[in-house]
Amino acid sequence: MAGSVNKAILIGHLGRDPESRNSQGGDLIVNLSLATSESWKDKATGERKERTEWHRVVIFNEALAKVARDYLRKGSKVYVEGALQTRKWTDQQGQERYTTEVVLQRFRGELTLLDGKTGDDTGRSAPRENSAPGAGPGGGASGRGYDLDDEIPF
Amino acid sequence: MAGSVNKAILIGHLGRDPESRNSQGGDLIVNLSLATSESWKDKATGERKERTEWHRVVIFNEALAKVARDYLRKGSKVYVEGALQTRKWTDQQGQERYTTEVVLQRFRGELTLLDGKTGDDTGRSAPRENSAPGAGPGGGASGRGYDLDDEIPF
Amino acid sequence: MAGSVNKAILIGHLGRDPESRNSQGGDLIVNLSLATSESWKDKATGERKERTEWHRVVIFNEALAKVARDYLRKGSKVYVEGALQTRKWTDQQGQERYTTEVVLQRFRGELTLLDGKTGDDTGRSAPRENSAPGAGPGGGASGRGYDLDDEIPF
Amino acid sequence: MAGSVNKAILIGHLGRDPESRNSQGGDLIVNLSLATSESWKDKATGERKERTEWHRVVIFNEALAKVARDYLRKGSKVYVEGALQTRKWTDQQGQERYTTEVVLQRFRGELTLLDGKTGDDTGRSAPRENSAPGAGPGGGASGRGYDLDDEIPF
DNA sequence: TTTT
DNA sequence: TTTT
Repeated sequence: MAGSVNKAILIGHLGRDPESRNSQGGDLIVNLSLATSESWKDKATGERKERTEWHRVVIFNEALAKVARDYLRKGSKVYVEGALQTRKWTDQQGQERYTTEVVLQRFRGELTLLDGKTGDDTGRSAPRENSAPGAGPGGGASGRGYDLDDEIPF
Repeated sequence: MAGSVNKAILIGHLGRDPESRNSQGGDLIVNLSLATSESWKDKATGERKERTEWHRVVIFNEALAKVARDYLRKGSKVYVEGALQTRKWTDQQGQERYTTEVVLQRFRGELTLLDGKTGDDTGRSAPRENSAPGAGPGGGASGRGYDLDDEIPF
Repeated sequence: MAGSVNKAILIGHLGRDPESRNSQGGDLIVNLSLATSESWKDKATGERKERTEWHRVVIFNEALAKVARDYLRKGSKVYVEGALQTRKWTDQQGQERYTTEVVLQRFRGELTLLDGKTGDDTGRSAPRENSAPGAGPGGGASGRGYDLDDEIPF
Repeated sequence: MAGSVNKAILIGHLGRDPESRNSQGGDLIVNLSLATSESWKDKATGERKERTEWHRVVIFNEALAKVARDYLRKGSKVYVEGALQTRKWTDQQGQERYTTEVVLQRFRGELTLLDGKTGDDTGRSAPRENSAPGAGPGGGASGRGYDLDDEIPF
């Protein structure tokens, strides 16, 4: 038995372009840096205040990783649903460190684009089309190796 | 503008009794250590595997902090809803560290007890009744300083 | 004890302008008609299909009702969080009917505007400024009777 | 593009045993009747009040439908996550009616048992073991046609 | 450190 | 590092 639920639901903007890499097994993994912010008026001073929270999002879900890589960029507004996971690592001083991430595992999680600001736009970020390693002149839609109609959930 | 959402939804068990303290302003703050777990069968080896994730929960919401202090204990099963917040601190070596917590701010968040295992039970943990600092022999319900009917959401 | 959770989370677009009314006690109540849609490719025919779901949202939460009345209009994209509630009513034939709504009760629920398409825009819908019943020529911001800085969460 | 989210999250108790049937295509479909309740103290009268809300849950997700059929019964406490869907039907007077349900589609939704009150217990409800239509003396675990270790997520 |  |  587990009877557990572990779910994070975020809506925010990407602070930079998605970062893609491949696992040792060759699977695509995409990292997002996502900002959420809340603002309020300080009761004491009357000042308007804002707090921005930064979230690390890691996408192992294959279909959603492709969407993120190809259609998101710096500034994109997204809905993300995943699980909280705290990862232990060792820093350069040999000290144990912990990092908490929102993880979209295989066949799990959700990712939905909430604005039209995608990697296909002419924008301040490089287009996502050629961002896949090894995508040469013969690239493009058919070079992706998958059918857009199947893969894009938005 | 914000247009942001920052929400964590957890169902799990407390790994130890809630820890209560007071802010400099005298407000009650309660910390929970909450475990969620998922299990699956390894495709390759056929082994049953389990991964437990530990979450730090911090309750600033006054009514919910009292509920947590008085009615939860080690082993309690709870539903928790809060916001993700990453806090920076400095360790003893003077190094910057980060800790991510699920925070229930004033008037925000939710906490619901999902089993009957509360601090009022005769259990392996000390009853919650006397856990408030300074609660002497004359303590008990009326010593709480609040009306149970008003405060307990479950 | 209850140990219950009843929560609906929706992101979609308004099918028409918000509808405002007042309760017998004078409280503002706002109704939204919200569409969510999902699309997929039919495995058999290869056709692209889409299903739109319409949700009735009822806002009793005072601050959020004002936001909805003043800042949303037909086409606005919103995040809504409320509770499911099924209401019984009697139709003109004297038959019992049931309607399920997503309800934001007093001090409960969430509403976040996800695009810039508000009632202040020059758009196809009438501006929200003067939509409050009885708002005359002397209306406007100060006529609202509340401080925008306090009330608007986005 | 859709950019939609349609999600209901419920924790409550079953009002009766799950009801199983098969689609024309032979797929298992399970219906649950789920109660959530909230209680509060009436400010005016001081009375304690409670409101129970009943939800119709329909499970098309194959693995979760089997879990529901075999492990849930009247009184079981469950976490359910699905999408809101309103279905039109015609009553015996030929009148159009609408019913809103929480639907767990194929490969979608979540279902988690939150207590130990399952169909395997000796309880007031008939055990789920033999509830599948046509399950004869040769039934039981192996007769289920699936591996418990694979199917049961809790 | 929980739970099954 | 985002967004308003």
